[in-house]
Amino acid sequence: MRVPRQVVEARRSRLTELLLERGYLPISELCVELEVSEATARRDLSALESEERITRTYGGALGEFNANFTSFRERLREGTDAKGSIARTAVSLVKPGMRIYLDSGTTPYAIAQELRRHLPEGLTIITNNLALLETLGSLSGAKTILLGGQFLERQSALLGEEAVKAAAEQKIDLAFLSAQGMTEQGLWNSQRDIVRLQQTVMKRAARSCFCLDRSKLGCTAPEHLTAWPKVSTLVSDLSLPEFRQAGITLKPGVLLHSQS
Amino acid sequence: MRVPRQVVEARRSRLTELLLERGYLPISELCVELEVSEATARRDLSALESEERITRTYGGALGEFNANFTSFRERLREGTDAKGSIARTAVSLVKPGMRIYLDSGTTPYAIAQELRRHLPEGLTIITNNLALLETLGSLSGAKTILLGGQFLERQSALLGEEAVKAAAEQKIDLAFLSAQGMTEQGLWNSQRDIVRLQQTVMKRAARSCFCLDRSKLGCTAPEHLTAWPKVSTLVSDLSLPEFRQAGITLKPGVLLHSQS
DNA sequence: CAGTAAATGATTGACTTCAATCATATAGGG
DNA sequence: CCCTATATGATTGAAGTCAATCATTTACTG
Repeated sequence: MRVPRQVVEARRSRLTELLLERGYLPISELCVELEVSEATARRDLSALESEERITRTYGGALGEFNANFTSFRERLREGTDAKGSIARTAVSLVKPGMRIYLDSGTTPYAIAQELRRHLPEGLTIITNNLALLETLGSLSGAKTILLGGQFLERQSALLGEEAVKAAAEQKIDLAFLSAQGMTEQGLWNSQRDIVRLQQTVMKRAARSCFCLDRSKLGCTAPEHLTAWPKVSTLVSDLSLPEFRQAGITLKPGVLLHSQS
Repeated sequence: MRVPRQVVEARRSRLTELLLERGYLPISELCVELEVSEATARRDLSALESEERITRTYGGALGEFNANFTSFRERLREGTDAKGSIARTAVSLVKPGMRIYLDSGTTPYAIAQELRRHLPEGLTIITNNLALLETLGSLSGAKTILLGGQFLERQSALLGEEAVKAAAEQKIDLAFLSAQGMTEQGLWNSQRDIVRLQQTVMKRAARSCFCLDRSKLGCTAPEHLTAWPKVSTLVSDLSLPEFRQAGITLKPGVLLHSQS
């Protein structure tokens, strides 16, 4: 029996809401909840899936918030090897009891995953990134602090004046930072807000460790983050000669070369 | 062919990691990823499920982060009706362009869901709660600010000194707050950190609106939040006579009674 | 080093899910 | 007010999933 269009739309909205609330629901429960037959539930799911408002699975469906968070995670899968070895090298710098900062980005995320495996005791982890918080927040034995600020969904991170202020009040032993590109002139990043936050973190941190894989060499970006003399530690899968070839001279002891 | 115990454990850890990364994976993909037969994949899933490290579904499995977030959401389902009507009444106070604060808790969460439906333009939403951020962060036309602080997984919220400081710097037009209990003496809450943050928000907010359903009447909690004279607005499904009967006298105009 | 317990892959039959098809009722357009 | 396009539920056969069982290999224990 045909039903008004608005009823259909309302039901489908309710369905997306339900999935947003519950994360996952099997079809059988959807039928009960929406009081429709299995056939209609399936039809709704197909429709919502083609609108990309939900994700179907065999036997049920997922709310789209999953996709939001996974979309960020998907990016990690590119160049996993280099990032993994960079992460392992980076984590070796972390000692028990430290207060460390983790930047937003895929390399810091790899570091976080590495930390999950080898967690020094009594760590305080400071970040502005929500995906990191999610991976690290549940760890027992570590305290996790999130900088406040305006939420930017695309980066899944917090930025802006509040974030800078919050960072300025933190004591940091070791900061892991990333960047979009590196050239002769130094390091570059895409957004002004990000750079401002990073510069604040660098000031507050006893040691700043930049983590950059080879894909960043020669890349530039709109905002200048820092010049090479100010970089005290750099972890990369690139070797010293490779840097020199690109016109970048690093002071001895700055580069930690990670074997991949 | 029997395999060392540590190999099994490693594979299962990898499986949980995978699910954490991808959110959901069907069994067929798990087999490929882990390079085991379907039977073994199923056995791993059973094991991990009984350890409550993942959630199985028909045809696949979900990473536990889903459960973390949903567990919070599950709580909303208790007393939905009262909370929904409270939320509707509360949202009617919100005008375009306002800077509003949303507390941590199930009632503010209901308000957030209501806001998703009827969103005044140009809103700035400030909160310390991650579940709220997740529901509201993706809204276009609203700016979302998260207070920083130490992450407490159980509440999925940020608290502590940093949060209080961050709150102290915010300009807030209207704050929606919740509490664990209300008695003759005023409002009560469970944790010192929460109360300190709420008190700071109250000081910064031009108007503080407490949202409490009837289940809170007569309940007490370890920490005293505020006395009645300081409560300027109260939204509840309880009526004025019901408050009077409990020994609570409200100044006229304070109570907004929400019909359920 | 021998015996046992544990892990694996293959197979099987019961059960579930899925897309397609069909009949029916009714909303919406002319 | 009539007609048509659309939404719905029921049915069905194909495909997929699941738990249990079994044989085999091999890690662990004494």
